[in-house]
Amino acid sequence: MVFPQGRRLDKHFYRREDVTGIARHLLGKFLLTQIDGNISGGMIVETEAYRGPEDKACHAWNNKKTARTRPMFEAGGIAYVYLCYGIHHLFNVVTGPEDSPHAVLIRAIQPTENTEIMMRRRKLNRLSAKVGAGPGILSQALGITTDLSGQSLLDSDSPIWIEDRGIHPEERFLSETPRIGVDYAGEWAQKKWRFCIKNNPWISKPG
DNA sequence: AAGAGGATGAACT
DNA sequence: GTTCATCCTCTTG
Repeated sequence: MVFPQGRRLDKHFYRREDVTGIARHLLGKFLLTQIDGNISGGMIVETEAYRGPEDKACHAWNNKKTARTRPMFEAGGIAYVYLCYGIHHLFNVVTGPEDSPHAVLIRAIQPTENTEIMMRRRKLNRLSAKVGAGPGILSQALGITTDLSGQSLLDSDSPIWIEDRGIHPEERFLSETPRIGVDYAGEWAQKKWRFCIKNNPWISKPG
């Protein structure tokens, strides 16, 4: 399948307050990186919304501002990347206006662009869901590390960005389930803020 | 200065 | 289903 070159999402997309809406609308968009001249990436098929100070599962819960979480408090349209379990680099899109620390975790992509280089980064010799189904492994496939935390997704020379290529999945093809790995967050763990393209084989877990 | 815990993934059985 | 690799960040003292 060949997709036309898309339109890079602009600040108006990211800076709305409605982080769950943004998380939905990111499904079907294309996450791309350009590293050493090589563009690679794929279609976003799974996301999670994290809603600012009131959401106990969010790193910015209670307006906790530290060196790590600082990018979340900036205006939307930048990356928030952090290290999880000492191993995994997890990529989030910061959304909302300045001082409204919402973010969307990208949990899975369907690889489309330069799949060979992503397979190489993942040390795989066949194209499969092991390339991009999971927040840690998609970062590895795309070459995303914490060095990119705070990086703008908007600048025309940015090494990481998200494109609209004209794919807009209908509501009835989307599923809403609880977020993964946030059991500690009490009632907030039950919010159905994980969004997937239904029955998509490239997502990290059924749902 | 030290210790606990974490928005995971892989390799097992 | 289980275990565990691995290390940064934050809190406490």
